[in-house]
Amino acid sequence: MEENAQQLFALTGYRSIPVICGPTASAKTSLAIRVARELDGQICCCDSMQIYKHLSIGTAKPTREECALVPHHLIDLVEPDTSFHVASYLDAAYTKIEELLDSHILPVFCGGTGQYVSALQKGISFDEAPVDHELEEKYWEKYRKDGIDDIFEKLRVIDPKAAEKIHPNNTKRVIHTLALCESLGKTTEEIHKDSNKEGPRYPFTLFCIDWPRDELYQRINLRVDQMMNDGLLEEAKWLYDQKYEKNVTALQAIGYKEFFPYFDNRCTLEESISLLKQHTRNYAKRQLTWFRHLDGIHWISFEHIKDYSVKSFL
RNA sequence: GCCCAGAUAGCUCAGUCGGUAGAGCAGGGGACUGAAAAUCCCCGUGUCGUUGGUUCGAUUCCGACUCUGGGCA
Repeated sequence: MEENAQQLFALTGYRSIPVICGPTASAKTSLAIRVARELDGQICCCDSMQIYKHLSIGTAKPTREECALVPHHLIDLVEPDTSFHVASYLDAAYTKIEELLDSHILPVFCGGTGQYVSALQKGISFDEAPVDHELEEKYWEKYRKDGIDDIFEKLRVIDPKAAEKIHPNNTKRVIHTLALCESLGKTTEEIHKDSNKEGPRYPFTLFCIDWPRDELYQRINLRVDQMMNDGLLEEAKWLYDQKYEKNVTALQAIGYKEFFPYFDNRCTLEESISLLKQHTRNYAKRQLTWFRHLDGIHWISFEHIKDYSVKSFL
């Protein structure tokens, strides 16, 4: 970290890398563009869905015009049916940071995926060994057949502390944690200890845009209408027509899955749209829970998006 | 005008064989180390439409009224 921090300062003149967070529809992109231009930086997206190619309108990717103002990176990395996760994101992010620094350019991170931001900030290093997916699948099969009790009991034996923290109803996490512990041969505590050994790779300074809740919700509703005008339905239809396997992560993206029942003639378009608005509002609330608990985050009131000085904190 | 069915939490509704009520959704809070835009946890007092009657006691039974559906004229 120390070495990287010095290198960052030597190459860009800044002591830390800004990360602009905020719930969906909080005007992150326009703030990031302003900041990047002021700092001669380029934008690195920190978003679990914008990394997929073809999903553009629904994931609110920067437009062509916005990309012309400032280059954006870490978007359109993979096809929608490619598996991608935090570990892959960190690899891509570190590679991009080095590349930009080599050109004396400050990376300006911008995005709404709390897990990715947190992993960057903490500098979690994931084990090289991949998770044993067959093992995980084996547990899913068992779960479908016999329920969660035996699986949870097994987790309790192997990793009692993890079992205490994870609610048995959280099937996904119970199974994943068990499979992870078994395939790495460690407990969660040991995994965490090892993954935190190195500490943050670079110093990051976090910012989060803050709106009154009802105003944010109004913005979300309006933005969904705007996305419909921009052709979201066609984009969703394209994804639907790919007939990807059900467990493909991109199919979980808000702005797409809500239209699948409509394409199946199981609901009206209006129902899909209001469901989409609803899900987006629910999501924004969950995002805020993440950001509220990130270490040392600076809050930017919606009234100061245009004049807030990110630079003075770097 | 007549008949029928409703009227209970912001919404959709359940329920109380008479002892002042509960689900889903919404909303709020929280967790989060390889699917994270995912997944999961916690939070429910509301003149039970109004008004009379019966009753120790009515949101629950009976009557009237108001409103909303549907039907008949």
